[in-house]
Amino acid sequence: MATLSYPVGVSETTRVMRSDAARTVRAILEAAERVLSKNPAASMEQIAEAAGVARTTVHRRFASREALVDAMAAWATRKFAEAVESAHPESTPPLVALYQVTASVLKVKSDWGFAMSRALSDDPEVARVHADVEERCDRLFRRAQAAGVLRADVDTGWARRVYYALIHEAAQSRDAEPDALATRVVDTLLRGVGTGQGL
Amino acid sequence: MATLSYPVGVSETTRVMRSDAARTVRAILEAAERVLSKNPAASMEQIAEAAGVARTTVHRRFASREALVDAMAAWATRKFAEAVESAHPESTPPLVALYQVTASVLKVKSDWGFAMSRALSDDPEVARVHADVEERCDRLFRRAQAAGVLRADVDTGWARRVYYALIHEAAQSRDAEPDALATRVVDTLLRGVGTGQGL
DNA sequence: ACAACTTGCAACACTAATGACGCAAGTAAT
DNA sequence: ATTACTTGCGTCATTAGTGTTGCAAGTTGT
Repeated sequence: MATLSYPVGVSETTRVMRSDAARTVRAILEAAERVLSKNPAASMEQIAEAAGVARTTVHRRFASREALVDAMAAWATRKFAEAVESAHPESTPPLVALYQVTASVLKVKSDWGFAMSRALSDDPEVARVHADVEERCDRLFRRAQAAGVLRADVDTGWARRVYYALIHEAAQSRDAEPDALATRVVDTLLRGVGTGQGL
Repeated sequence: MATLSYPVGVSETTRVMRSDAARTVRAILEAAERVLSKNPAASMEQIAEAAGVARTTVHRRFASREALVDAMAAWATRKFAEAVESAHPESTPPLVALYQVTASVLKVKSDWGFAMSRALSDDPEVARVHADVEERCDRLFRRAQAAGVLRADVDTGWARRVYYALIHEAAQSRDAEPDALATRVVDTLLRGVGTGQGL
């Protein structure tokens, strides 16, 4: 049984957390992202070491490995939603929104790639936010279709999956600057890599 | 130490393998693909159960978990190379070759998705074959550029990564028929999902 | 029929990882 | 300064997974 002496996780309580404890939680989350993105099977020991804390401290803050990964997913999901939100995808022309969203999401994705891949969390709140973003994406694509930017004969679901895949691919390039990547993603999404000859 | 009473793996010996043993090896490889593609951290026990054999039998045939995964990678890599080969990508017009290769690879990928994702094997033979296929892909793309099918201003490396990503994405759709998927992949790769308006 | 081979089963040893606990030392907030 | 909180360290228990071995029973090929 998990009987801990004080609260566990990030937002599981309304209690105020002492600043040093909050720093530790943050350090663990960031270290976990760094370590797990390189090796998803890494041990708690390795994560603790990367965070510069003792393994027991990790267990004090997160009741189990699963709880830690869930907290990462929740954290990254919030960042993700914020990124989409900050791009105002509903109130700008579709093409502009596409660039903005792409650039914002790429930033988050390069920092929280592992956590974001764990989107299928059992936390209903996380699932809700992801469904919400997906819905937003579909709305944006439908607006783009209406504006004649997106072809009307392509399935919106397929378009979204291609979009996600391109973002994922672009996020692997850790070197290039974000704006160039966003441009490349949107360009490839809309025009592909062909000339249009011979079709 | 691994001191087994008889040969381990698939092609690690020239000795003739009894037919029932060969069947078992095949069953294990296929079961491992099925199980590991759903859960990469699945235990040998689960793999054995899915293969309908005892766990000890798996260990008799594959000295370690690593050896099993390596054998899967080798097996899938052979299938992969055969698929590319059968499409004759060098001797047909680039556009035709693109369709043929896509369709062939999609078939293999839907059956050996996990094993193929383990492309980065330490087996030099596997690495060689993958590098070979990559080289073939680049050659095909350069021929396509020369033929005016592919834009000259896109990086060949990026085009290949997009191509791989689209194939990966299409392979997730287990329902649709392979030819339709191949068409969709090539279409999206060359034309994207945009109309070309507003760029 | 016979020899060689293969499998399942039961048992075993070993390892790595997880999680819990108490205590001493240190830090934050009042 | 005092109180409450937090951390590191050492330690322990438990579990799950891995890999090995011997043997009886069954199968394959000749």
